[in-house]
Amino acid sequence: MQISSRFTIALHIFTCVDVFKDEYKVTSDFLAGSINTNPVIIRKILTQLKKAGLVNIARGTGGIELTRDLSEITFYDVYEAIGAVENGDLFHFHESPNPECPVGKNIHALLDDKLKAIQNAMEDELRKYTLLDLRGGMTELLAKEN
Amino acid sequence: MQISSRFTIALHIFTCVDVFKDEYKVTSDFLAGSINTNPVIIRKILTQLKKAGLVNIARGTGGIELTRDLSEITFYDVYEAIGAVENGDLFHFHESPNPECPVGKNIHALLDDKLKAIQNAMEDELRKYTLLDLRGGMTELLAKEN
DNA sequence: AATGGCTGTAATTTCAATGGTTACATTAGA
DNA sequence: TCTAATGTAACCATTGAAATTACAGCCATT
Repeated sequence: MQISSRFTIALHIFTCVDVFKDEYKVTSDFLAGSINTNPVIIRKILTQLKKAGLVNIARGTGGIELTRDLSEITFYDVYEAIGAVENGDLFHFHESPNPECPVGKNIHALLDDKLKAIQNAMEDELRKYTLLDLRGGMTELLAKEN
Repeated sequence: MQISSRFTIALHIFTCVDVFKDEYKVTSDFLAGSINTNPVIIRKILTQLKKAGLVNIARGTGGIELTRDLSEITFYDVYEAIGAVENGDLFHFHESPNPECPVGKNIHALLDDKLKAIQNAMEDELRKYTLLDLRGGMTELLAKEN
């Protein structure tokens, strides 16, 4: 399985907002064009980002603005806003191991902390990257083109 | 999304084999009983573990044996054997960003290395745990029960 | 060499999640 | 009021996970 593309789409959205905000009106249609998907998909993701308090969205007139500085929004914030992982658990544990089996009874106690540690390693890395890194990286790439 | 329960099932299988190998004949039916699933699910997973070279399986008579020492099989080996992640990519990237958009054209170059780093952080942690840790942990838990 | 118990695997079903799409009500600025 | 947005419900197609049935193939034991 894979983490939903909603995550990379959200990062794409933030990058577009940053790059184009002075030049264009960045609407869900505009974003759908860059990302090559349906505007409704974009709106659903934006709704999630809004609920997580990462952006404000102007109804009627359109327009997206961040609620914090670029450096204050990490990949982890986006990952969480998007609900990238069900129930907050990266690993799907088999539902009902047999409690009458010595191993079945104890398998959760055996594995849970290890699985958490593995997930934490990933999420800690997610916290290392911010939207400011995206601006920096994109500015560099665009400069290289010319 | 979540990583398939085939991963935790595989770890459960290894633990059972280790705990019960002298006491019972550990067949796919036996394992299905402890894990509380269908024997065919177990066999499919065992087939994957065999293809990855982690176990040998005796046809006809039944029986599972590891090809290496417990300390030489890591969680990562199991994760990989199971094909826990499609194409080896943890993150599903949106398929076709618009190449005519400056952001769309460069979004992969911008994100790919960061996504890889995040996935690597998780996989490196996976490599830290071995089946020997499972034996140790389970022995401890079983001792506590008495 | 026949049998019984096990593995290997194909085929099918159910279920849930993703991603896409249409349609329309709601909003707010011009 | 008109226009261009967003918000959201409803629906569909596709995919993958997990479960299940069925049966062929294998092999130690008798």
